[in-house]
Amino acid sequence: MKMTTKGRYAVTAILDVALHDSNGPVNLSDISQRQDLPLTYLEQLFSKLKKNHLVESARGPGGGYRLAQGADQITVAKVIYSVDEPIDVTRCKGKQNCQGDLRCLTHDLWMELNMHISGFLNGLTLADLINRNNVKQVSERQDVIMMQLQS
Amino acid sequence: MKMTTKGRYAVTAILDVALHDSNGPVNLSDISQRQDLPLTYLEQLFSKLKKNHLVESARGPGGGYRLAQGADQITVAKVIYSVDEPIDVTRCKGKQNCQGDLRCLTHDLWMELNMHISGFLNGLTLADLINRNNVKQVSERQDVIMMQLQS
DNA sequence: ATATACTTGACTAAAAAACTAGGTTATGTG
DNA sequence: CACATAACCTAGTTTTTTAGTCAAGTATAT
Repeated sequence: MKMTTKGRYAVTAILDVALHDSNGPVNLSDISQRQDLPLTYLEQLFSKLKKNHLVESARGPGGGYRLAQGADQITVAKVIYSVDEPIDVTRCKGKQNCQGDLRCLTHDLWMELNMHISGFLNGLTLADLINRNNVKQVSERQDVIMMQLQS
Repeated sequence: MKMTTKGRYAVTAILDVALHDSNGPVNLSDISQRQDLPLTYLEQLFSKLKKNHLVESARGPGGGYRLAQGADQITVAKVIYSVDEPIDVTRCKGKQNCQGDLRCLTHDLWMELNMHISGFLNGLTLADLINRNNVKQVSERQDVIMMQLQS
């Protein structure tokens, strides 16, 4: 399956935007510091997130990114799909040509697993995550550390 | 996530054993032909399946592998776990040290996804698969082709 | 003007996955 | 007993993917 650091980073980063964009656009350096992710890598990821209309950007001083849709409209699945190849556990990418030009013995099993995972990730939005206690706690911790670094 | 060809091959191959071991041990060359998987790679996989007591082996002519437990006792999860590292979608392997020595913002999300996938795969046995129509159909097709090749 | 910050695309090092090679050992059969 | 068969074992090698860097831009607020 396609479930890599890239997708994880993207979800973490866009969640960071969702948590902070009430004070205007969030810039990548801040995200990089807060979430401990490489800045240049984030640039790549946000380029894709923007192409997929999940974030919008503002250039220049005070610029950065904000959500292009409501946090309750952006699902975790969309974010992962934006930066990674579609999540897929089959050998044939769903084309049913896993054995010669026919379905292999376990084709349907992997398809089912795909659906299962997608179902879970489709049902989960950034708004859901923001409301979770564990996310709130970690986010507050990170904000405190940022304040200390800047003073 | 750790969901690779290796795990897929292993499930396909052991399912092949489950489907055919009523006529005595199933040898790897046959599996290799029927499922179109590299023989030497299968050897590696079955070595692990045996270590994990999912199959037992018989050497010499007429030898091969058969299930070491009932098909209703062997879950897809067990098979995958046997040949691959544990399925895990977190950055920290569940150790909560994804950011410095603390939990990252999305730690709990990935843990939850882990549970979800494991739950699905734990609830599915080889016996379940054998009873599926799509598996029966593909298996019959494969058997016919094997007969043709041998004649 | 100038500093800030986004944009783009090519490039690379490192790790993991997939697969191969070449043997050794056990065992049923004639 | 010889010999064919098939499991077993240990190292490789090759390929692919991933994660991340670098460099050279462009746009914009102040």
